[in-house]
Amino acid sequence: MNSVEPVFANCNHNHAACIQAALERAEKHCREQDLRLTAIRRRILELIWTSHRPSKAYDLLQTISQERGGAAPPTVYRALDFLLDAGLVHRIESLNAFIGCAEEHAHGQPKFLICNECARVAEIVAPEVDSAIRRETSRLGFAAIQKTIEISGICNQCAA
Amino acid sequence: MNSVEPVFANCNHNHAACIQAALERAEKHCREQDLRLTAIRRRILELIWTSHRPSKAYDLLQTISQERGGAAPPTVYRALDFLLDAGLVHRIESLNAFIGCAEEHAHGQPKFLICNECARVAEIVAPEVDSAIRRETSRLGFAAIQKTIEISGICNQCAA
DNA sequence: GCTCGAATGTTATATGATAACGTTTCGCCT
DNA sequence: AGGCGAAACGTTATCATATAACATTCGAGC
Repeated sequence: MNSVEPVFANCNHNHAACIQAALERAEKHCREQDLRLTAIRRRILELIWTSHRPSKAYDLLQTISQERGGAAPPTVYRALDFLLDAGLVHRIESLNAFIGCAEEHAHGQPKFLICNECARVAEIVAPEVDSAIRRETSRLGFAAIQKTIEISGICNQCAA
Repeated sequence: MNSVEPVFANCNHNHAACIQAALERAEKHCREQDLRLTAIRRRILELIWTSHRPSKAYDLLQTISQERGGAAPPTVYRALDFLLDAGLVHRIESLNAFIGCAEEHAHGQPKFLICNECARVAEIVAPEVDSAIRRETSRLGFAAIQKTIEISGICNQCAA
């Protein structure tokens, strides 16, 4: 028995369902928030979700560009901006790349584990980390707005 | 009386001494570690320390380039790589910029507060945050190697 | 069907970083 | 001192990431 919580998706999980669920969450979110999940935006989100590895903007561009006869960078960046604003994807600063938001919203700001071996990224929830940071910033009189927390290393599956 | 620890340098601190101290720390460190703090490297470090705001590579390049008749990007990036490896500067991922290392070495991995108002960056030490992260990663079976922790917001001085 | 704003297309360019290869410098060894 | 080898630096070119600016199209609501 393995007691480790599976934050990194298991190799043989049903990834089609994973994508499907992400897209449905997105549809629902946009409907509720009155946001327009257009074809391009939906497609970019879907492409991002095709793996648990972060996607690079220009890789997305290449795919999109093939699909619709020559798209240019702004097409992709605008879709990414929308998805970021909507909280449907996150940007991994240390990789200049984008990953689908895996958590329900309003869970504090995202924290990521990045495996150097398999290149997968896991979004984690860690209230204790949040509260430790909150204590520290308030002690220093700093009003935090945005947190970038990215931890790279080796995931449990790659270590095994 | 102000009870807040001054992680953001006070407006009227003696910044010349600040730079001086940083350069002396660097000299000492390089002497001890048998690293070569060449003229370019030392100058880049000095430029980075001319403020507590992060420096962009191409801004450094412009200055260096004026000083020595046309330097090219690799000149600056090589110096930055050296300084990063030596632990004398840190890279702020969320800004694509570089800041002098303000702490003695071997203090765990750096964490930064970034003020959106005055653009200054403060390097902080927060053992509780480190240990909260350690608990969480070990719970998840993740072997952390590198941490990127950057918190942006409003510093105490700008809030006042 | 018209209109206004949002979304997208298009062209150009800014910004950030590295590859590849030649030349110089510097510590070290004899 | 002279020479060797590695490290540092110079130079040119190019790749990678991101945005500005303006034209065109689309789509919901009147």
